[in-house]
Amino acid sequence: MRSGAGVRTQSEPRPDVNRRPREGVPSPDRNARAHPLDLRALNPQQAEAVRHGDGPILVLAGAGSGKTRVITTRVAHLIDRGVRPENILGVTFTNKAAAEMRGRVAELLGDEPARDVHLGTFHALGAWLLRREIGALGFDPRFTILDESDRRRAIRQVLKELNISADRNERAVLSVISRAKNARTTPAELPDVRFDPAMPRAQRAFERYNLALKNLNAVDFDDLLLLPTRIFEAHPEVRQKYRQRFRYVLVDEYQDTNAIQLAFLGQLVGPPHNVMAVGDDDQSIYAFRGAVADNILSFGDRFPSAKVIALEQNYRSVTSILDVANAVISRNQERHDKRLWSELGTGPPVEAVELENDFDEADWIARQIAGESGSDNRSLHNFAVLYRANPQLDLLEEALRKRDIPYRILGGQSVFDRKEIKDLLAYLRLLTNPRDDLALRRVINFPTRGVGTTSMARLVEHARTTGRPLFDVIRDPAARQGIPARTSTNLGKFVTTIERARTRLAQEPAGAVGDVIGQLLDTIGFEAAIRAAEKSANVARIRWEGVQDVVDRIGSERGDSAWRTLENYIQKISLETGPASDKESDPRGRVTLSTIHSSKGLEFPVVFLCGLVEDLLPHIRAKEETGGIAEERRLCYVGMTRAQRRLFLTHVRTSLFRNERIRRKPSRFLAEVPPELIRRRQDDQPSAWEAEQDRLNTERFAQLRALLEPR
DNA sequence: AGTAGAGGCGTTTTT
DNA sequence: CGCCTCTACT
Repeated sequence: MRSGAGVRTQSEPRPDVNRRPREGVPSPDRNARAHPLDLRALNPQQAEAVRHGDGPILVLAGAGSGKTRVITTRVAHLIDRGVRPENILGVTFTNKAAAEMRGRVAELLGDEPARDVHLGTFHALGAWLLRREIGALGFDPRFTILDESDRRRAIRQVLKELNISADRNERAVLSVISRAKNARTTPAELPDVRFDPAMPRAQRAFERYNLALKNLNAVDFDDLLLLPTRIFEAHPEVRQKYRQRFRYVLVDEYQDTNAIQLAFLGQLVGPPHNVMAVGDDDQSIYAFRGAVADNILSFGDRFPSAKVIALEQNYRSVTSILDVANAVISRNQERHDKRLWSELGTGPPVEAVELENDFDEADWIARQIAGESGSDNRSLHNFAVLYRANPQLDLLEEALRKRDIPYRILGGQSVFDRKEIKDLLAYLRLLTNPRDDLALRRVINFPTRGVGTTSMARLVEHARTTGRPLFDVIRDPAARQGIPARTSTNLGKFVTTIERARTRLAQEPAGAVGDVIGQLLDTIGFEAAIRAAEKSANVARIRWEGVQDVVDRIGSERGDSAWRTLENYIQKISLETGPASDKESDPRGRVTLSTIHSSKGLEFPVVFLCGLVEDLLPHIRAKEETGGIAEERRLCYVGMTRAQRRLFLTHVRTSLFRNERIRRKPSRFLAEVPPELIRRRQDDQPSAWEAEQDRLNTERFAQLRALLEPR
């Protein structure tokens, strides 16, 4: 036993699980097929989970306890035992996790079986199902998946038609709709309107919104889960088809499932309930999205015959880190009591560092990284800086840039949020879904075709009264009556161009998809339009290159025809929030910057968890919600348990919030750690630059104050 | 029709 | 501060 073992307090004796197999364990027969699976590399609990036969099984897997390994090895094991890869469904929480899982199954069994296992997020699975079955609900399988900005545009239109002012209501209504869909509530069933004066309007808006989406032949993110469930409920024969297809279902991050996902899963998994759920109630950090950590605790109620296995040995972190993380999470009341332990040794103590302000904090972190990584960048992938909320990112980026430290950012905004890329995607959506009015409205005047607000209003009105898609309307010369002749001609050309591209897509082989799109962009003058909109030729060039990058990437997408290739690509990227390009997401030689949420499932030798102050972690908004603090505590726990060897917790005395300098108190989570587990220190010597920044900010603030309070 | 500037708003986390 | 929308002007 290692020295670290003494620190942990535990109730039961730990099996010595990680040692070499005993003498006498038979080695695989050399004459038999080379056995790809070495279950001896697993600890007994892991191996038991992997070997589990038919029927439900729940794996309570603490942070770093090898849960991905259990899932991937089990997939391999099932295939090894003769289950066909396409009969296995693995559901993950992020696309990244799905990709990683596929890679690891491939390592175990080779590329071919790994490719045929159905792996993806709940949303991706829903989208896949809907492409095949949405006809049952009267949609066209070429439907579009709306992003957030499309949803907003759609709801704005709806509110306008209902004569409800859009400002202020827009967000609220969208959130009501989303929550309702996630709770499987129909508009008619919305909670009693008497208790909320906004409800009747929300109810009507909800109805109209759904109708609008159907007319657009579009679904939103929530529909990707809701609609398949509806189809399954209404059509048992369809459900049966998929139950037979997915004989074995494995669900990762089960603690993050919400009501609709659970219902979806319940439909998908029939007797004998070959479902494995893996998760950790302590890592449930998506309650704001409706996740119910209790789902993991009630797995046994749902499937009474379920076997339950707990994985508590951590293979990731040194004991000093686990002790701190355990100290924090153990304050939560409603949880499965468990305690992670590891054999990786005590490790250096966790450090809590207090800085004067957030500028200093960012710079201190940058300085530490610069100091520890030495002169070359090779080891930078060992470092991660985690934060609670995205605005914290700005200062961190600035500090790293100043020291020429390369970094990558996880989650957050992606290239797909750039205007010119969105324009491109709108064209692509219009190609595959002629009824996508939102896409059409986005590109109808980019490049400019002389369509202004009046023409647009006329066309939209015509579309609304005749119930036809906007594209149909502008294609029809009669419907273009009253539109200026020049504009009408332009629209005619536009229609011809789009239709020609559609025809080519339908005829050409997959490899030609890039050509078709390239030619379309050529014909409409996309590049020239970017140049015209951009003052700097240099910036215009960069934007155009970004567009070309996307076109190139479509070219390398798989598909059996140009049309299908394009469809596949659009679907893929509308399900991805992920980072920009492969280039930017490559961790090699870069520090990782990430929200705590996005860092889940990852590990780094050195982690800086920053902004550990009250009102940020725990976040002020979370304090108002019931269970908010417990969730923030889990978030803190998730952040801490990303660290393998070293963990730094930083907090500040003041920080700039909306241009106002406010006092900060250390997070309560810091106080929850027994002092002997943490080395606390201050670093009160800001560099000249920091002092200058601080002075400037104080000055700016003083000026602002002076303006606001003339006295 | 298209643009510039004022004003108003908001900032938790994400598939 | 920075993003977005609406309004008034060219």
